[in-house]
Amino acid sequence: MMVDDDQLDRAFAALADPVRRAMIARLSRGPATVNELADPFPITKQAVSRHIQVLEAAGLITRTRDGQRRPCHLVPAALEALTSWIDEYRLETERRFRRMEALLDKEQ
Amino acid sequence: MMVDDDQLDRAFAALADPVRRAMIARLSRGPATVNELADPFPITKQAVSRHIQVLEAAGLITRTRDGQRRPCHLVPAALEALTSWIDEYRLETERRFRRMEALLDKEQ
DNA sequence: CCTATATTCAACACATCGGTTGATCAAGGG
DNA sequence: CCCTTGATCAACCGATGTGTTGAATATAGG
Repeated sequence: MMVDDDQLDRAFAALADPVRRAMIARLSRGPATVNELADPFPITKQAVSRHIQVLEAAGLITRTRDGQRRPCHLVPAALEALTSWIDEYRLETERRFRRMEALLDKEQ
Repeated sequence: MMVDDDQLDRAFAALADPVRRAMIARLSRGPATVNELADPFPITKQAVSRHIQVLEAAGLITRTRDGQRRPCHLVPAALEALTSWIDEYRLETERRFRRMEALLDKEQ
C-alpha cells in the first residue's frame, strides 16, 4: 500500500498514545464497539470516541454499522504500510553496517 | 529489543513528523551532523537541533563526538522494535481473517 | 589569544492534543 | 409513542509541540 506524508503523520501520531495502542491490541483479537473499547479505561466515552476517530482518520481502522452500534475493525494493510516504511531505512542501515564490517575485516 | 510504553510513545511520536522522517531517511545512508541534516529544510538550525533531540530521546539515533561536531547515527534495533510491535497485531489480525474465511468456505 | 564555526539554551508565540462536562442525535424495545 | 442505550458534537481547559529570535557555550585553528 502506498501512503503519502500526511497519512504517515496521522498513522504514527495515532500510535503515539498508549490508549490507542491498547485499542489496536484489543482490535487485533476481533471487532469491538465504542463501549467495549472504553471499558478498560478510566476515561469518558467521549474521549474514547475521539481516540477512535483519530485511528479511523489515520486509516488504521474502519467502522461498520450494526444497529445503533458502530463496531471498529483493524486494517492490517495500514499497519503493513508502516512497517514497510520503517523497514526500508532499517534494512538500508543494516546493509551499510555490514559493508563497513566487511571493509574493516579486509583491512586486517 | 524490549521497550516500555514510554519508549513507544516517544518513538512513534518522533516518526509522526515529516522533517524527522526525512532525517531518518537521510541517516539511513550514513551519519550526519546537525548542519548537514538542517541543509534540506527551510527552518532554523535550532529547530533542527531540537528535532534531533527528539529522535535521540526516542532512542532512534545516537550521537558521537567529532571535534565541535556531533554526528548522528541511526539505531536499527530501535526501528526493529517498532516493526515488531506493529507486526504482532497485524499478524494476529491476518490470522483471524484467514480463520474466518476458512470457516465461511466450510459452510458452503 | 582571538575569532569563526558548530551546537545548544532560554524565552516566547501559536497551534494541536487529550481530557472534561453538557447537550444532541439515532436506533431499538417495551 | 416514549424511553433507554450507543454514539457524537460543542465548548472549554491545561499541557505539549514546533517554530521563532537572541544569547551562550565549546572547540578549531590562525
